[in-house]
Amino acid sequence: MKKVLQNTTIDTLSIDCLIFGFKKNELDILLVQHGEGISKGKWALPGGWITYNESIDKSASRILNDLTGVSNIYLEQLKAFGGVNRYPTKRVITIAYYALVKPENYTLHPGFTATDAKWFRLSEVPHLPYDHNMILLEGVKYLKHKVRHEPIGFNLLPKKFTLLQLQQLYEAILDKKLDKSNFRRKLLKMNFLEACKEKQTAVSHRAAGLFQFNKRTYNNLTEKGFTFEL
Amino acid sequence: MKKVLQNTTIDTLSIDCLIFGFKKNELDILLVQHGEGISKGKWALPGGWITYNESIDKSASRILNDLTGVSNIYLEQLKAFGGVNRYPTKRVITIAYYALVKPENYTLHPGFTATDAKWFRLSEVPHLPYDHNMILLEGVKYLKHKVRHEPIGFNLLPKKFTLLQLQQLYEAILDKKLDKSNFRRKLLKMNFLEACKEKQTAVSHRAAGLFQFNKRTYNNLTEKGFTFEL
DNA sequence: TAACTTATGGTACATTTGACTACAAGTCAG
DNA sequence: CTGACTTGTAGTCAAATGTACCATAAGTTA
Repeated sequence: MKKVLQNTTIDTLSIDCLIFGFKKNELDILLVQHGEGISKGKWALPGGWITYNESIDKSASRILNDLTGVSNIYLEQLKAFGGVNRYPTKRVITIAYYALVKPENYTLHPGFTATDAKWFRLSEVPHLPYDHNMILLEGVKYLKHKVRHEPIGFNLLPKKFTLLQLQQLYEAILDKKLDKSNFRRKLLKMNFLEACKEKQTAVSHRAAGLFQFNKRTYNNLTEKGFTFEL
Repeated sequence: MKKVLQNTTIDTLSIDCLIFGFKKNELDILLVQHGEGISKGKWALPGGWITYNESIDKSASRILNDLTGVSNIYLEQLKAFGGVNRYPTKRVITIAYYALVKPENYTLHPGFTATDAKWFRLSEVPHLPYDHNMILLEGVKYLKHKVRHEPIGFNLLPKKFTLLQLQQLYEAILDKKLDKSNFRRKLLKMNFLEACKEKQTAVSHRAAGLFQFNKRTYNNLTEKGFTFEL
């Protein structure tokens, strides 16, 4: 792991990452244990300082990777938290980022100032330092809203997936049964799924066609006022 | 925190405000003319520096009030913009806030570093400095998204309003014509509008029935998985 | 080969949408 | 008073979409 220590940090501005994992119909959150600083030993959201020569988006990716080893995920900005006393020793404004991933796809490598990194069930999250519990609550609230309006769950599946896998994912998130045939028709008509030429292998029944999510097509659609509803 | 820092600005962190106004069935945006600094003479979003002793929400209100005289409005945070080169002379991250108001309710008093403050039609917004045009676009996009998923905008109308008034509001925000009859049917079926027994007065044509928004009904519906679409 | 599993395509009906029409209710000019 | 004019309100109808099924395809396993 490469660290960019030569870059100066902006010491009033930090990033905190909300990495949600979806596993066994439960939402998990990725926390790290601080190895130094004022909250040494405590579990907290992976976070760190923005540097002068990085966009805030890039800072978020770097910080997450340095602390947990998780890389190559699509982080989106949630919002900034800027209460005067949210940080104990000085004034710090933090920008929260979030992502929803499949925990199995990542092996955690705690690093930099983190001595450990672990998935916590939302119901078992301990008391977190600063305003991290509040940030987490905001993130959960936003996620539940968002999952109903955008195809946010595609990164929980392998790059190439069958329509049934996709359907089961939505059934789990929305907590209701969907009709296979109608689900298929509806999703395909939206035009942001493209059929790979391949088929499923190693299954003991007829192999299903594999599809992948085309983000470019999806973005085109959203610009034209398309809305995603299931 | 040191006393000397109390009113000092955090010079890497600014606020920019997107104040949308709904007037004559058009969406306007509030801009100020810079009286000093590197973009003197140019029109831009009302913006300024965060200080050490204020929450970012409070900073936003103060800045808006200082520059335009507009106070007591509910500002919501949009998001932070943190590209490395968004500001020409140094690294500045800005947090954008927005609000949707009735311009008639406010008299503009340009002040502080602003020599003028004026409402611009969205279609007549000039080229703005920094990344302000992009911020504005993001704001409009968010507003359009939001208005389709939540019944916002009711605060722009009198407590009791006609369906045509409501329709014109939506036409302005979505920037498209809607069919009167269909709009009526659709909104009424959603069951969160309740008819007052009263009718419009002082109009030189047939008086329309007055309605009001019932937030309690609306909340009940959302809990049962209801979605708001136009 | 028969039995079984999942994939995929279709059908029939109900509901919703969108464009348009008709008529109601009130104002205003003459 | 009358007829032109404005906006409100209700309805029609065809097209699009959603929903609950059914039928057949394609492969596996015993």
